[in-house]
Amino acid sequence: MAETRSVDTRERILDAAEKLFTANGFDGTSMRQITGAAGVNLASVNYHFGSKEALVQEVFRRRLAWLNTERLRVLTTMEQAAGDKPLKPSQIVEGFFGTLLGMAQDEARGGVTFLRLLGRTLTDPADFIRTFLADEYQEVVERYKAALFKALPDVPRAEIAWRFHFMLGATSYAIAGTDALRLVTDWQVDDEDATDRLDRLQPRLMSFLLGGLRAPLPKF
Amino acid sequence: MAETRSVDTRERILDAAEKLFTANGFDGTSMRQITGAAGVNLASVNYHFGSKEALVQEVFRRRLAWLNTERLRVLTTMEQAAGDKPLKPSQIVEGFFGTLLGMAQDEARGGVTFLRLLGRTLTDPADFIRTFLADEYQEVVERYKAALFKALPDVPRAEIAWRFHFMLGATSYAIAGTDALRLVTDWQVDDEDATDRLDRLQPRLMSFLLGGLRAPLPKF
DNA sequence: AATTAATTCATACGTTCGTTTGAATGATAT
DNA sequence: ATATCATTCAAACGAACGTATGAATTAATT
Repeated sequence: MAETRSVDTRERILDAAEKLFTANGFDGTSMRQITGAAGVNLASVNYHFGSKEALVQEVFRRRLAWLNTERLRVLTTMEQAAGDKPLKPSQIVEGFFGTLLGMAQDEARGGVTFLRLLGRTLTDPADFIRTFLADEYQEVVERYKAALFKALPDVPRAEIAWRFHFMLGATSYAIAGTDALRLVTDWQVDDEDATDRLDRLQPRLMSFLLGGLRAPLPKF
Repeated sequence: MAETRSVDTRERILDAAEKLFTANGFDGTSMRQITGAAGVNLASVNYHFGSKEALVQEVFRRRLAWLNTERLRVLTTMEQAAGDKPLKPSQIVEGFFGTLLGMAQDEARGGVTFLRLLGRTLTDPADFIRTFLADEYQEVVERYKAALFKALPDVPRAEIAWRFHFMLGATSYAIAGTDALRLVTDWQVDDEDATDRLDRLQPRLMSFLLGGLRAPLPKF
């Protein structure tokens, strides 16, 4: 086997595809752009991945495998430390969304590029992407939701589920739109540089999420 | 002028395009699908709108014109009623996001279909869409942001801007993903039917948004 | 009724898309 | 060194795309 060659090609393709998908979307990125940017032959994608659709899935699988494992590890560790006691909501939120935001600083795990891609893709219209992502997320979301149910026994479960949903939205959007819809934040934060902005995003978002999670229940 | 014919054709195209864009995205929707669903000739789109890109913009302009006017009207009315006093944050949030969510019930203004399209499109990668949307939103966002600054004079402006951003995200996502990433809510809310769910979304979301907006400030 | 203008129509153009093919090249193993 | 296998490569495929064209049709104007 000619291992070094093919592994290189695979990863070069995945890296190039990740960047281009983030910048131009799936439909907006052609195989020729990807292979061109990766410096490999056009036919390589179909040889290594089978199809463009399969490439898209592999771009996500590569990153989500780690993210999901890490999220489960963090939750399990916290639950073991807590024994029978329920976790604090802030712990759970921090475990789920903090792990995600941590990837932004980790260039080897995709960094901001992948986060932006993920945030945007959660609302992608293409069926095969949504079902794929739902499958990948399912176990982790269930575990964290269960933890929240236990942590907030007096709050109706439907309410918690919805607020989880809202938290996901605020987070995805905060990441995906960091320089997308800058209009909201543009003139107020230009005293901070780009890296500073990202460092400060996490505590800011966490405060917001926790405030929303613990808000008074709506009166119907 | 053959007015009735062309007006019909224009609106049939816009309606069909709105639905198809929502279901399949912009790149995922072809001119032939649009004209086919609208029951008009393929060349009609280029005749009436000039290009596919221009059609996309018109799909939004048609709805956003009303939404923006209404948002400004609501804000102005509230400010006049308040005189010199600052508005309550809940009023401002209700004015901005309540107006939006109200469109869901208004089929003549696009209903849920347009809301879903709008929510998803705020993070669309295509440049011409983002700049177009930013232009359309600019004035309204500025006015509401200013109202929030006045309502929360002790909160740093950067913080308010960010939380506005987060609120936009939670809302967009709540709308766009209502049946997209159902995995979060699926098993907890199936006791409610579809219309019921949408009626209840608004108070639920408002509680969440206000909780987030008024959350304790993060400690850096 | 005749003329003009606006709209609709069938059809075709050139481009780009994802994918396939079969030969060339490289590395591994006997 | 030779045979075997995996990988790369240049080239081409048919399909689908957005757009343009010029004739046919319909409505409005005189």
